[in-house]
Amino acid sequence: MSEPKYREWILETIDSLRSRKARPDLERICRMVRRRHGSDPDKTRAELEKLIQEQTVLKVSYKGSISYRNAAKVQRKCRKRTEQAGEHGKHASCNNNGDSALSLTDQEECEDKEPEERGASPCPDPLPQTSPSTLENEEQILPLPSGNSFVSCGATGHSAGSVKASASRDKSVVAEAGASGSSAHCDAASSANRRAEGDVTLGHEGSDDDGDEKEEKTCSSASSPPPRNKPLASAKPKLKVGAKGSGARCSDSPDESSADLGDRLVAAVRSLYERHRGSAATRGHAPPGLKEILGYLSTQRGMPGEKLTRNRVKVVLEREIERGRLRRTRLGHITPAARGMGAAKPSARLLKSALQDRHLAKMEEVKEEERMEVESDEHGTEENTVGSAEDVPNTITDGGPAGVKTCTDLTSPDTEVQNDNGTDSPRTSEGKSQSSSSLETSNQSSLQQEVDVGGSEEQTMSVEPEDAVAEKNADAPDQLHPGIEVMCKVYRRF
DNA sequence: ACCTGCGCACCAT
DNA sequence: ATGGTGCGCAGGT
Repeated sequence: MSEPKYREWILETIDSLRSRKARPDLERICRMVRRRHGSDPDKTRAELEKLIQEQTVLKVSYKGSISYRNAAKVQRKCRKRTEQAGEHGKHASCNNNGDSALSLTDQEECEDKEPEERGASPCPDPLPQTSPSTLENEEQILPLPSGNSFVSCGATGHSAGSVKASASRDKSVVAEAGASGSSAHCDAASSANRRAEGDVTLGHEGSDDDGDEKEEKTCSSASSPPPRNKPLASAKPKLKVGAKGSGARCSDSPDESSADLGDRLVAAVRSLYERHRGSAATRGHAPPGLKEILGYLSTQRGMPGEKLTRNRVKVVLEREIERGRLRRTRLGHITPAARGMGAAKPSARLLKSALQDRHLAKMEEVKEEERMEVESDEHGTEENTVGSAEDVPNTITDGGPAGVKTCTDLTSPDTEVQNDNGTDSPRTSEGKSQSSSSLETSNQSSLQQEVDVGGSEEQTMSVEPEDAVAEKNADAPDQLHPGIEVMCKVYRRF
């Protein structure tokens, strides 16, 4: 349900703030959206919550304050894990968009959402599906060892899992709210928001009103870019904005970027491949590797704001390999896929991930290893890293660990779960309690998730009724966990 | 007053 | 070493 338009605006805003090295917090997001598009802060907030539920945006607690992340970006970090994770669910990942993926909540989305939107979902990678069920737990937090960075994707899974994953890396735990769920914790999330917003506008500020439509005007301006994947920091959203038309685009945009990148990637590979082929004959040159492709793409450039990171390219590359548009040689070089090949040679990772393909995967693994060696430069970073498939499973599913909601662990100081409870904590400046304010969104009982990004961030999802807010911290012991206190402290520090 | 850019420190990998 | 994050400050509008 989030409106595509808002999704774009919000993602753009988050990217823009990040590029400015400013914390993408609720206040800034609302302010920037209002400034750029005339959107009512309340509406923005509501849409942001929806995006959080959809896992298009990840709400994370970082260094004691709440930040919002473009899930698509978050992936990168985790990438490694993700990939690992991917094994499980993976394929999905390929889609950057995650088209398929639904987020946990999807249900909601499903209703409206258009596929695209989903796709939007940031994460290319799918989460391990494993857990969709997990979701059930709703709030469990998992420590995910592996990261699923890709979290958001949710596609597969529910995101929750995924999210966490990313978070997990950090130790922190993530809580997810299942679609279903909501439970208590939920509150937390919402409350968190409030806090965050606190000052922000909340209320009336925006007078513009929502009218989304109204905004639309702006929208046009805004519209933009295909949000998701591309955006990145460097790019300035603004630029993008202008370009596209509003409405229409909105909807589709999300994936476009990735799709577009995929096309460019394929074209780049072909171009490089031809080039190399020529030289190879004479010099024995090897086919292009990721590095070269990346370099080529950077020279070509696609979207204005788009940031071409190795990870991103890699993700798209994997996707294309999976699709059969490209193939990887045993030495790790990328070449245009032979007609027949098709998906046959998916990268090892993909293979792994894909259950179906698994058998193939095995074969490929060997190759992969070779490749890795070759590509040492890349360092396994993202690369799949083999292994871990095992890990993945755990991640999500289990839930177990403790802490779910609570985040019990706050391993790192910074990490915190935002519970509502936390709410109370002296949050950063922002945090103010907000009155109910407009966001009824709550109704939605939004789920929020927070992720840990870097080690310190946590992602959690929770659903909360707005009311919860009131409760703020104090209340529920349940809700609070030990961690909360810690959080509070942390916040204070800040 | 507000926005933007960015140096820098911090942290995780 | 690399890369993400965001504080805090300077400069522009």
